[in-house]
Amino acid sequence: MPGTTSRSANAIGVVVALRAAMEAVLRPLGMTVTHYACLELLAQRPGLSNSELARGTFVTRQSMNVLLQALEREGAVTRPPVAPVGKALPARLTPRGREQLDVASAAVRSVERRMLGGLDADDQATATRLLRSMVRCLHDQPGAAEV
Amino acid sequence: MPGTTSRSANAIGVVVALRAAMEAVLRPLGMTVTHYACLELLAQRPGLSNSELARGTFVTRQSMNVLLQALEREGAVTRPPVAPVGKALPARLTPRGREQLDVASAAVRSVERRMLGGLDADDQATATRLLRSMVRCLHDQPGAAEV
DNA sequence: CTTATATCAGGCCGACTGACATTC
DNA sequence: CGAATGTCAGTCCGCCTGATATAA
Repeated sequence: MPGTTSRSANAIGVVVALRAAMEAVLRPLGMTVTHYACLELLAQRPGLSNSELARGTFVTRQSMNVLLQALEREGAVTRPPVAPVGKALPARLTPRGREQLDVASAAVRSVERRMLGGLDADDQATATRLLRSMVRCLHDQPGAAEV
Repeated sequence: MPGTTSRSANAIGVVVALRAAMEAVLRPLGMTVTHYACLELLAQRPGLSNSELARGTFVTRQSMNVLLQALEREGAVTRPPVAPVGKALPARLTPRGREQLDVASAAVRSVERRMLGGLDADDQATATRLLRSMVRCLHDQPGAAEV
C-alpha cells in the first residue's frame, strides 16, 4: 500500500541468508556449496560426467573439472582412466565420498530445520513441495545465461 | 534405504539454481547478488550503517565497506561526511541508486516469476509467505552452534 | 564439418582476515 | 576499560574466459 508497487517474493533474502548459512556449516568440513551440490548430485545420479555435473550445479565445466580432480585426489570420487564411450568419464562416489556426503548432509539438514523451524508440520510439507517445484522450474527454463 | 532416510527439502537446489539465475540477470547490469541485496535493504530501511548492512547481507563489514565506497563513488548512495553520533554513518539511496534498484528489481522479479511459474496463484501466495518465514528464521537464529 | 567432451593455462574479483584509530 | 564502528592493507580462492586435443 504505502509505496509498495510490485511486491517481491523475497527470493533475494532466501539466497543470501540460506547460502550464508550453508557456507557456514560446510566450511568447517572443508566443503563449499558447489562442492556439496556436486556430491549430492553424484549420489542421486551416479555416472554423471564432468560436463553434466557442471550443468547441474550451474558452473562452467572448467570449474567443475578443477573440483572433480580435487575430489579424485582426495579419494571421494572415482573416474575410469579411459572413456567407455566418447570422451565423457562417468564419475562415481567412493565409500569415502559417500561418508563425506553423509556428514555434510547432516549439517545441511540442520540448516533446513532452522529454516523451516517457524512452520508447523503442514507448512513444512508444503514448503518442501514448493521448493522442489521452484528448483525444477529454474532448471528447466534456462535464463539468459548458459554459453 | 541405505542408512539415511530423512529426505532433503532441496535447499541446496534452491541455493545453486536461484543464485545462479540471479547472478545471470544481474551481471549484465553490472551488479552482484550482494550488491543488489544491499540496495534492496537500504531501500527498505534507509539510514542503515555499513556494519548493519554487512550483517543484513551476511558479509563482513570490510567487504561491505568496499561495496559501499564503490556505490558512493558512482553516486548510488550517500553518507554524511561526519557521523551524527558515534562512528556510524547512516547510508541512503540517491535518486540514481533508486533507479538502479528499480531496474535490478525488475530483473530479479523475472527470475521469481520463472521460479514460481509452475505454481497456481494459490501456491504462489503460499510460497511467498513461506519464503518470508524462512528468511526470518535464518536471520534470527545464530547459526554457528550445534550439528 | 559440427558438436560435445576433457583439460591446461591464465586472469579476475568478491570476500576474507589482520590491524589500527575512533567513539560510546 | 571493553565493545562497536569505519577503514586501509594484504591475501585467497572460486569461478571465469581462452585455447588445445580428441571423439561421436
